Amino acid sequence: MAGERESHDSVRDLLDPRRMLVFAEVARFGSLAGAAQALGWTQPAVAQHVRRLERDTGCTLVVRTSRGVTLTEAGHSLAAHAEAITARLRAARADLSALTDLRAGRVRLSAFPSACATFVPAAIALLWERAPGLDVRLTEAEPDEARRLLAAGDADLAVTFDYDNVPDASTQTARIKLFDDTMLLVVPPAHRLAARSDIDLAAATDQRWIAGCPRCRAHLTAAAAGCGFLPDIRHSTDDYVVTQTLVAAGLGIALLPALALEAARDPRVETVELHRHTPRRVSLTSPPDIPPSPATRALTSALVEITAPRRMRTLPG
Amino acid sequence: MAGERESHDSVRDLLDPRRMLVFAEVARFGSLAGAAQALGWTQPAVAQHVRRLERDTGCTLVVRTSRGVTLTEAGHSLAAHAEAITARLRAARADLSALTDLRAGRVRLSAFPSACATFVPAAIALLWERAPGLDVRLTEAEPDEARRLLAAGDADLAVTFDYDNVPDASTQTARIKLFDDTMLLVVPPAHRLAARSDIDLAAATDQRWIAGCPRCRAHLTAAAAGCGFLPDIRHSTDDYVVTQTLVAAGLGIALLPALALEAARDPRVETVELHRHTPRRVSLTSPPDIPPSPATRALTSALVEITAPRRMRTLPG
DNA sequence: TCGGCATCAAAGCACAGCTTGGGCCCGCTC
DNA sequence: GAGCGGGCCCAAGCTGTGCTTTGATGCCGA
Repeated sequence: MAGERESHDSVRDLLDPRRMLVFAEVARFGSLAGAAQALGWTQPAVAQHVRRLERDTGCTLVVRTSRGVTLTEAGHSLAAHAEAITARLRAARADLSALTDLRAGRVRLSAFPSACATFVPAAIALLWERAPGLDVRLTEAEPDEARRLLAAGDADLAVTFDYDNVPDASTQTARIKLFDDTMLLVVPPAHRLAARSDIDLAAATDQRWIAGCPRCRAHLTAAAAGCGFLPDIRHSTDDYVVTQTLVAAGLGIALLPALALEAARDPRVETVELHRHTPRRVSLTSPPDIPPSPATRALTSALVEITAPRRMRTLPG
Repeated sequence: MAGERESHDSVRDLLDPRRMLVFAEVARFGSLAGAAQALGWTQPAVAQHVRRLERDTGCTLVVRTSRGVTLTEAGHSLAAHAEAITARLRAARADLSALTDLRAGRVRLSAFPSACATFVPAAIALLWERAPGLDVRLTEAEPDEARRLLAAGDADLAVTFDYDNVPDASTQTARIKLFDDTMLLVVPPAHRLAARSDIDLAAATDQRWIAGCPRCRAHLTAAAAGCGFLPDIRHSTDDYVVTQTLVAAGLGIALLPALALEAARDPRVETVELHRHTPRRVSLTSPPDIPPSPATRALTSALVEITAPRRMRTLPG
């Protein structure tokens, strides 16, 4: 109630846009009665609007004639703007329905490297086939970075992974599990572990290790701890191609997810399945509390559908 | 009241533009409370508008966060249109004030030939000096044609003339008298009437005449009838240059208004003032019932001012 | 743990604005 | 020329939109 210093060009002293729409009808029909009929109103209702508009603008807008009304120069000027406003309103509604009908819209996806190299492109292609108007953008990012993007509003959806045995500092996010990604032991050919099947991590107590990203390294450490040893980590790399090269060179062994090996398999290494080793969980993560846009929902569906075979495959396992 | 088949894309199912304006404020401030303050309202009022807008569009437009609201993709789309609408409203008001401030606008003037050749250009120049933004358009037309233009809405103002002794078939028009235009007898040099001064038309009973436009011809006939004779009209022309050429050639004498002689004076003719001859009345004529636009009023003023000396001159006469 | 600032919800009240019912004026038609 | 239809206006009345008030909740920063 205090006399706030108000902006001298506030929205408050704009012309009432509804009267503009009414005036556009008057201009279109050339009579108050015609406009009234178009609006489903009576004639005095329209007359009141026009009168108010003339009062507000301080201009005579129409001249009453025996057969309807004719616009003055000011009236023509105003009618042109009014017509533009109705066009805008139509365009606004059209744009919104384009968004809901997936004829337009943008969705920014973030995914970790091996997902980007395997099922993500197929999901995007599927979505693109269904909704060619969508603007789908992919950013490669490890889970922690992806969560940061989501929180900052720089991504709408993220393909992430996590391990049951690694604590997760995620803020509250909505997550949909896609599938379990089996962890495989990667060893050089003719390695003593290569021949065996169904071993567990305890068999590798004496090995030198090549670790991955911090999260994967934490998983390795935790898993090894579960088997009662501290892994002897000699090298580190995020890159699953580099990891395999290092293994092939005999610098150590590694634990890699099946997805990474599917993305790029070095023929010079061999893989060993581990007995009852916890897989990594691949999930879709959305920002908390903000409802997904139609485009985001469509991308979510595409990703869920594309990964359906992987859920089948790992379910019995 | 019957269920008229209504247009399937009527103005009635457009989004309420006032809500759009409110939403534009919400988008600008990023919070309902901020928008409310800008509008001079309370926060729930704004919240209601946004809710209604979301209901009408069927889209979630904003996400309520702990620190205000953030717009969804649909919200951004809508806000852009809303911003365009506020811009239109501002532009509409600006255009109207440009019209009233004479920074814009159009005025179409019609004037008879000798007026076009004398004071009309000066009046237009005066107006142009005062209001460079105006679009002033001149059409040369005799009074009857001018009145037709006014009635058809093809002219806003007309410079016309009329004679007291000639009946006027004008529909109702608003008229401002500018000045009296003295009628002069035009004779060849060394004509017997040339030497005399202060004669009246009766002195020219025996002359051959060159008549002008129908209206001027009617005036001549009526004036002659007042003096008891029927003029012997041999030639007719609208053009006052032609008239003087014919007079100079000795084909007859003529009655020309002073304005015509001021516009173009053939040195081979002489003029004689007539005693108590009714002048022609030069006036401004406007369309009936339609209020003049600011530009028309300004042109009217300019014409009145420019012709002030002529009123002075003829007043005592 | 508390205060500030944002949100939402429900109820009440005022005024905008549409309707009704009158009247006038013009132009067309019979 | 008179009747009629269709445009306009005015004044009064009532409905419903829409703003305010009041009260409660939730999250962040101190």
